[in-house]
Amino acid sequence: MKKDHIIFLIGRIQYKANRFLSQEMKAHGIKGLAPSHGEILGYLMARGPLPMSGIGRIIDKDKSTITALVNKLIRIGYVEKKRDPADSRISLIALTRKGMALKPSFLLIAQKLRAHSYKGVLDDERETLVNLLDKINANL
Amino acid sequence: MKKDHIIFLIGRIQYKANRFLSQEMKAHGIKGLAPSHGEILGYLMARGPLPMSGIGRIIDKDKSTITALVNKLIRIGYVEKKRDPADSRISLIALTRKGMALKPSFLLIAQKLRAHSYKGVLDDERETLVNLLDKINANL
DNA sequence: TGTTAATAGTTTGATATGAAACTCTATTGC
DNA sequence: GCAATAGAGTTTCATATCAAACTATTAACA
Repeated sequence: MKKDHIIFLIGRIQYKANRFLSQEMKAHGIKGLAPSHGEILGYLMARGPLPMSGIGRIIDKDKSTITALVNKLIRIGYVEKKRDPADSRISLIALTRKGMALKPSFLLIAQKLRAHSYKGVLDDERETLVNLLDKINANL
Repeated sequence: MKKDHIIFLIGRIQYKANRFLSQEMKAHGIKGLAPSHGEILGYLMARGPLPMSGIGRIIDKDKSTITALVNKLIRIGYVEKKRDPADSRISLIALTRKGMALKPSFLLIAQKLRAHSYKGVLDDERETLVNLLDKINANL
């Protein structure tokens, strides 16, 4: 029976991780943001400007959701939208100066989440875990 | 870097599992239900009547969310609410006949999800996976 | 080259979700 | 016994999310 509970466990972990991230962002003075917003900002920090479709592909949410999320980030001032000169259907989303300023906090928060969740988990166990999750992710 | 992506992977897997469950429920003629509703029904099938607070504890959602979810299940007719005679603060939620009739479909769907997601994963790997996820879940 | 199909985003409407304030009941401490 | 506190649910409000229909632009192809 026990090994049937992976999906259940995964749901719980995600829920708790989200709660953790929300709390930490708030503690760093980043308020009013959901984890999805953080995820978008994180990817922009790592990869530079991205089109809406690219963001959607990465965070795996409906494109209308991306529109809403990015609009909020624009409203707050963390992000700006530019027309792609080569293809005017495309909007490129880029961090503003205010958005870039969040990077140090984000790195700290990500590190803290990792430290918490992996407490007592060995390096090769993490490796195993990622490989198994990768396989399941590919199966679905 | 790769082993830092567990939370990311978990999010994707949960998203896909939810999509899978929604599709399967629809295919079985169970329409208009979100995975959370299915989760509640599944627990009622397994454990019998539960108080709202118990449901909340199991599926780890806010009590106001539980109220909304259960109300919908009542409206559709899968579930009914009874006062606990011993403690009138408590509402006991129980499956109706119509709700119980869903059980065979639910078992099939759960089995299909497991078969899909675990394709190519050995039994002892599943064991390992659950143990590691358990640890992370406890850490958070 | 002009029509059709594909792609990028947005809008609209519905729903799940959470937070905070509130009601009602039970329990606890004096 | 009675006041204060805790517990179970609900209501209200705000927001993330998805699906479907829509607009606008580019690509395909005949």
